[in-house]
Amino acid sequence: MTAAMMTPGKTAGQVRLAGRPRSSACRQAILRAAYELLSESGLRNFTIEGVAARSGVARSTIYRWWPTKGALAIEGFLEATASHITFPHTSSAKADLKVQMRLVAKMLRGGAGRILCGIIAEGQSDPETIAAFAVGYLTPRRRECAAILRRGIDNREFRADLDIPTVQSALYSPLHLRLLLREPIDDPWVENLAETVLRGCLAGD
Amino acid sequence: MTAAMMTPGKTAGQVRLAGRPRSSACRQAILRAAYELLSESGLRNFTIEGVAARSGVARSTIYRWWPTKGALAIEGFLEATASHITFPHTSSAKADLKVQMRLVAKMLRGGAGRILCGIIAEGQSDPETIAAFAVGYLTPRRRECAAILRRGIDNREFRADLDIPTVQSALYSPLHLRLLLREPIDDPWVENLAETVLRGCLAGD
Amino acid sequence: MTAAMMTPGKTAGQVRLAGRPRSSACRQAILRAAYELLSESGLRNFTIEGVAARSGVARSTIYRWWPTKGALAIEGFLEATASHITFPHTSSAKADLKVQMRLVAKMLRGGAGRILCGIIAEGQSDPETIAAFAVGYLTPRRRECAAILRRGIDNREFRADLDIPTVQSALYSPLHLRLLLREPIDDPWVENLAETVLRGCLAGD
Amino acid sequence: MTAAMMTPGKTAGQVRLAGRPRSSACRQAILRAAYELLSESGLRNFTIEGVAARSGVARSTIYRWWPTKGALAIEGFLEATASHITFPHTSSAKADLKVQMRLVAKMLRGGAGRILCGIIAEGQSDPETIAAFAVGYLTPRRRECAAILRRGIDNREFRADLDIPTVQSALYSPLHLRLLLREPIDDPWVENLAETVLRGCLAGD
DNA sequence: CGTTAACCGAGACGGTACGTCCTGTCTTCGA
DNA sequence: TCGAAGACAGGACGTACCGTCTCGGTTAACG
Repeated sequence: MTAAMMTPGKTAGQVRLAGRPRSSACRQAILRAAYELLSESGLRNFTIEGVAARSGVARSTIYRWWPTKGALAIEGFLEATASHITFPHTSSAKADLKVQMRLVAKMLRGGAGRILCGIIAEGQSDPETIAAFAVGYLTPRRRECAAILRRGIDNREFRADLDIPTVQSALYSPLHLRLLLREPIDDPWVENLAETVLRGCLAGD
Repeated sequence: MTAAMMTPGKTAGQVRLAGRPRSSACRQAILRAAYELLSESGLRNFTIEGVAARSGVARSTIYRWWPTKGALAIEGFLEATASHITFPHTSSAKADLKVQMRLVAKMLRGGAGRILCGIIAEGQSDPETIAAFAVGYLTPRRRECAAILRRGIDNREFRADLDIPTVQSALYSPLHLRLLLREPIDDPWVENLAETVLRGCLAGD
Repeated sequence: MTAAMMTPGKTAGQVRLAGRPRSSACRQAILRAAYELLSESGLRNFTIEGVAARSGVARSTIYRWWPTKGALAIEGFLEATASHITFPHTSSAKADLKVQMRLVAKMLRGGAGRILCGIIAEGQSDPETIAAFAVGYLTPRRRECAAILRRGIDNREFRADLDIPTVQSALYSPLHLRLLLREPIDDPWVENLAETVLRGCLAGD
Repeated sequence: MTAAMMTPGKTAGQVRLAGRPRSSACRQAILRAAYELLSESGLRNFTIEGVAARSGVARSTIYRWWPTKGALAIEGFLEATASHITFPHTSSAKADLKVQMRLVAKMLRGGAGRILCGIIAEGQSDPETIAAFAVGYLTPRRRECAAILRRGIDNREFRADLDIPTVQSALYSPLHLRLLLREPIDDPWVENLAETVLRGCLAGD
C-alpha cells in the first residue's frame, strides 16, 4: 500500500499538475487579441504572428494551445459572444422568433459578424474549423431555436407538421449569407423575412 | 519614335490592338487549371504558383491578367458554369422553382460547389472578389429567379404582395449556407425547403 | 577568276541595303538615355527597360542593335567622351603627363566616371564588355600616353630603360581604382602621385 | 508576458542571448557556398537563391543575417582569406614589399581574385559593400603595408619625405586594376612594377 | 510609282531572382 | 512544465527585368 504522494492540503482526486501551470492571463490576452484583429481587419490580417504581437505573447505559446487559426478564432468568438444572444420567452412563439432574429441581426452587424465570416471562410480550407464552429455555436443556437418552434407547435400557434430544421434554415440562413456577401441586414428586411417565412408555418389554414 | 497614327474612321467599334495579341490558349489553360485545382482540393492548395505549374504557364502571365486569386477563381467558375443552370419554363411557377432548386443543388454538390465556397471564402478578405461574384453570378441568377416569381404572381399562383428578393433569399440562402457548412444538400431536403417556404407564398388563403 | 556579283554602279565593297534604313534618331536617343541613366544613378537603375522608357524607344529596338547592356554602356560612354580628353603637347613630357592626369581625374569625377565604374562592374560578369572597353577606350588612351613617354625618352627627359606599360599602370591605375572604391581624386593628390611615380623615371641619376 | 529580468552583474561583457542560438553550421555552409559560387563562376551566378541551394539552407536564413549580396560576398571572402597574406619581416623593407606584392599577386590569380572583382563590381551599385570592404580588407592591409614603408624610412632605406598612401597606391592599384580588366598579373610584371615605383623612393639621391 | 524588305512600336510570353511575410517546428533559457 | 525569445526550413507572394516572340504599321531604296 504505497501512499499516493499528494501535495499536502490539496483536494484529493485532483489531477496532479507538475511544473508551471498554464497562465490564464496569456490565454485571455491571446483570445482578446484574436477577437480584436479579426473584427478590425478581417481575415486578411488575422495571423498567428499578428495575434502574438498584439497580445505580447510568444508565438509558440499560441501553437501550444490551439492547433489552427480556426480554433483560435472560434474560441475568441465564443468567449466574446457567450450568452450575448439569449432567446426571449413570451407567450407568442412567433414574436419570440422575431425578437431573436433582430438580436442576431444586430450581432452580425457588429464585430462578431466579421469574425463569423472569418470563421466560415477559414473553415473552407479546414473542416475541423467548421466542425468546431458547429459544436460550439451552431448546434446550441439551433437547439434553442428548435425549442421555441416546438413550443409554438404545442401552442397550436404553428402547424403540427412543421419540419423544424427546415424552418430554422429558412429563417437564419438568409441572414448569414447576406453577411457573407456583404449585403446589409437591416431590421425591416429581417422583419419582412420573418413574416414571409412564418406565414406558411402558422396553424389554422 | 514614330507616332502611331490613329487611322480615324476605321472599322468602327473594332478596337485596333497594337503588339502581340493575347494567347487564348494560355487563358484557357489557366482558367481550366484554376477550376480544377479549386474543385479538387479547395482553397488550401489554390495558389497562383499551383495554377501556373498545372497550366504550364508562367506565373507572370497570370499576374498580368488577373489582379487577385479571387478574380481568377471567379472567371474560372463562370467560364465553366456559364449557362449550365438554365431556368425551366413550364406553366407552373412553383414547379419551375422546384426544378431549378434541384438543379442548383446538384451543381453545388459537384466541383462547382467547392469553387463557390472558395470564392466566398476568398471574398472575406477581398471585397472586390465579392463584388465581382455578385456581378458575374448572383445578379444574373437572381434576375432569372425573379422573372419566375413575377410570372407566378401574374399567374395568380402566388400572392400579389410577395416580396420577391425576400422569397429568393429564403429559397436559395439555405442551399448555399449548408454548402459552406459542409452539410449535405440532398433532394428530399430541397423539396422540403421549397414546400415550406412556398406554402406561405401561394395565393388564395 | 570569278567576277564578284556586285550591285552595278555602286561603290564596290559597299553592302547592299534593302528596306528601311536604321533610324539614327533612335540610336542617338538610346545612347543618350543610357549615358544619362548610368551617370545619374549608376548600375542599379541601368536597365534595358529604363533606357527604352527614357528614350521613348521600343525595347526590341535596343535588343536589335546591342547584344548586352555592357555594349550599350560602352557605346554611350564613347559617344559622349570621344576626344574630350586630348593629350597636350608641350616641350616637357613630364608636364604634359601631369596636365593629362589632371584632365583624366576631372573626367572621372564627373558623370563619365560613374559610367566607367558601371562598365567595369558590368564587365565582371561579361568578358565581352571588358574586351570592348579595352578596344574602344583603354588601348587608344594607352597609345597616346605611350607616345608622350616615348617622346620623353627621346628628349632625354626620362631614363632610356623605362618600361612604358609599367609606368602607365603606375600613373593611371591609382586614379581608376580610387574611383571604383569611391575615394576622392582631388588635384593635389594627383599631383603628388605623378611626382612620386615620375621621380624614378627621370634621366640623369 | 513575463518580462525578461535583466540579471545585473552577470558575467560581465558576455551578452545574454534569449532564444535559440544561431547555428554556426548554417553560417559556415552559407559562407562556403558563397565563396565557391563566386570563385567558380563570378558574379553572373552569384545569387541568393544559388547560395541557398548550394548550401542547403533556407533562403530566409540568409536574408536574416546578411542585408545584401555584397555583405555576404565580403564575409565569405574574409573568412577564406583571413591571414593568408602575411607581411614578411626581414632587414630590407624593399625586399619585404616585393615579397608581399608577389603574395598578393598570387592570391589575386586564384579564386579570391574573382571574388574581389565580384565585391568591387557589386559595390558599384551598393556603397555599403564598398564601405564594408574597405573596413574589412583594405584598411588592415594598408596599415600593414604602411608599417613596412615607415620602417624603410626609419632605416634610411627610403626617402624621408615619402608620402606613404601615394606609394601604396602606386604599388598596389595596378595589381587590382589589371585583375579587374582581366589582364594577366605574372611575377615578372610585378617585379618590374615594384622596381619602377620604388626606384623613386630610395634615399640617397 | 508601286514593291518590298527592313525598321520600329507595342506588348504578350516564359523565365529567373528578388525581398517579404507567414507558417510550423525546433532549441535554449529563465521562472 | 510553462512561457519568452528567436533560429530555422519552407512555401507563396507580388514585383521587376530579362530575352524572345509575334503582330501591325512605316518608310526609303529598288525596279
